[in-house]
Amino acid sequence: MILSLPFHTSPATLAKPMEEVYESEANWLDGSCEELVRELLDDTTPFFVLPKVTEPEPDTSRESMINKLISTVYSGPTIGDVESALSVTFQSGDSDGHGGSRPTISLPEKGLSKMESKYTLRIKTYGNGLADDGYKWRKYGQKSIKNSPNPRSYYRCTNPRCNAKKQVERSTDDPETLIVTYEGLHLHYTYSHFFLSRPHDYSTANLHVSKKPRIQSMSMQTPQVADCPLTESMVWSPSVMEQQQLQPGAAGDQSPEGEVLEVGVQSPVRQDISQHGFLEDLMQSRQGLLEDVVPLLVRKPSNSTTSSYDPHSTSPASSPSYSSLSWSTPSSSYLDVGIFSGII
DNA sequence: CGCATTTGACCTGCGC
DNA sequence: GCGCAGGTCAAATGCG
Repeated sequence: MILSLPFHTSPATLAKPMEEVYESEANWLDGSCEELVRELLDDTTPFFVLPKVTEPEPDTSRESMINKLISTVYSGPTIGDVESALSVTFQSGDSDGHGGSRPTISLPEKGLSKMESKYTLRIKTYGNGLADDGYKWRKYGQKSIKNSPNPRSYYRCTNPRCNAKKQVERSTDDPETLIVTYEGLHLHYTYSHFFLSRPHDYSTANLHVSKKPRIQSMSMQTPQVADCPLTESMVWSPSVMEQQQLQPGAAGDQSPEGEVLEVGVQSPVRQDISQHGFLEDLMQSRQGLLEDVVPLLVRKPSNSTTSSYDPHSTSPASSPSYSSLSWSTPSSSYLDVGIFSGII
């Protein structure tokens, strides 16, 4: 299972005429995931995720369920659908690693509150690194947790329209591991989206694209590398984008002129992309939406817009070179993914 | 001066 | 109802 791989938006495709893009995209989607992973791993540039499986393979039924759930998330045409899908509880029963219990995932049920739309990430930091998820957070509280030497910090998205929150605490069993619990949904782009300047000459911009596909978004994989049922669902949803309704001037909504980008893989949108030369925007913004749902991107602190972390609970980043991240999702299925930070 | 962080107080949910 | 623990608020403080 590979997330964040909207193949049609890869730089390689950007350098091609749209007809070739469509063709190559079809090849991507129809092709072997193993080949893709192999290519990712062969690339020496520090852009890709190196998967490291730390847990036994989950049973296929649960895997199938998860895939279905996430697929639902990314194929949903509306914010409401996304939120509804995200009502799946990604809760950590014992996120600090004590007790041996694994975080559990509950089946999607009607009526789940937004408060239950949580998921926890275990972020391994190396070299005093810091995992930045691309959003700007404001710390609004810190609390000592019982039976834990490390306090828990509470952050809220600085975007006034966004109620996303996260909790950060340092793992007790591994000081280099941060337990980050996300709650709520971002209804705006990541900041990285806006840091990338929009080129005036798209054709020129395309000339500078590397030959190899360079997926800047983080990839996340289950132990079953060759099985990637999510590829077709990991695409931009134009309907979702249409409802972004960015607010010019608002924090986090710094899209030029409040422009709402319409990107995706549906044919009408493809046409828009082709006509307006939105490929570069697409390349940038598709990253944003994916992160809106699952903010998995880990960046260099130099690019970080995340507020400073409490030195006791989360060490501030100085010069990280490498981070890894675990997404604690279903029980007994920990995803430990190494990430070379060198993005953007 | 504006914004972010700190931190004690307050609120809320839950178990007994 | 009470106590506890987690979560949030908001005034004080720090910083650029």
